[in-house]
Amino acid sequence: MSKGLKRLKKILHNEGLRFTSQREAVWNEIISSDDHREADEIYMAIRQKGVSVSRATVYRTIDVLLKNNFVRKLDLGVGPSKFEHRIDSHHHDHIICIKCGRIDEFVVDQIEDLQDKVAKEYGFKLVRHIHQLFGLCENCQ
Amino acid sequence: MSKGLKRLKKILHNEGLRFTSQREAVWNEIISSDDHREADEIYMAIRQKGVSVSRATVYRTIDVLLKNNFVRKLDLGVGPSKFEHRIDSHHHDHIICIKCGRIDEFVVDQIEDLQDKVAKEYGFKLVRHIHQLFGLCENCQ
DNA sequence: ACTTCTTTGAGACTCAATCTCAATAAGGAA
DNA sequence: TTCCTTATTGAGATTGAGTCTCAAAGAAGT
Repeated sequence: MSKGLKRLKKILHNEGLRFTSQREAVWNEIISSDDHREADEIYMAIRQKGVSVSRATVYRTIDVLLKNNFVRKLDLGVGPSKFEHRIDSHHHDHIICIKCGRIDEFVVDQIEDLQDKVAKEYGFKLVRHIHQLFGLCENCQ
Repeated sequence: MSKGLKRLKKILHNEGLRFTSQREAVWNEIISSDDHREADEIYMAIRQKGVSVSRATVYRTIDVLLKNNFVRKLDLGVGPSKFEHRIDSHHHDHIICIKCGRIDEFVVDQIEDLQDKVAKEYGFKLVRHIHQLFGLCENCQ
């Protein structure tokens, strides 16, 4: 059994959930690509491979993975949310081309530090953040 | 006629749009408060005052104001979008309490600069950005 | 194999937001 | 003021992402 699969079983076990072929399929599909994909794209990709899963199950499984920090949700404010796995991936934010949809990732430690400072200033205990830069990529200007 | 109303007429004229009592009512309602409110709250507030407007018109008018930068849209990723006017208001981002919904505003020039730097690095022409910090405010910890 | 309790799937449902289109009204022309 | 053209409005239908329902299927402990 692959290392990834063991991880999935561990998550499910920790949550008192059952290991099913559908959850396995969703998991496999999500970790098979580094793209930022919509739930429906993931759903279609699984079906393409001949595995039978319902949309509801795809959403439900993504929720489980989200809760356990194995998936990150990307809400671009327009259209459906996108998802990316977080296996072997450090924290990053996104810079998005509003014309072609290209999504790049960036990290600036200094910004992270400044965020913490802001939170402290306002008396907030920081849980998460969204930082998205929208613009035109070099090919779309 | 108030200064604000002149501004609205000017926007509408520039866009080749007509000045209507409904648009005036939406405008007045939006500039009457510094809160972050949903379209439906604005709609209800207008009706409360005895003015007859439809939801569709509220949304449509907000779109016009958005396009002309007199309103800012705030998408919190859950629930309906919120709106705030931008009269006499400089740029700011938001720090949101995930328990009570409190929304505070912050500005850090240094973060703005770093964003520009990131955009440049990736070859993007920056158009706008979303920067939202989510956490627990002092009252909710 | 039995039993219990979770999961699944098809389709109904939710809800914010947008669209439709006939009726209304703005605003320029004269 | 009245006319005329064209934009706007509103009620309700529609869209679309995401969630919910509940009977049938299936996981996993005994």
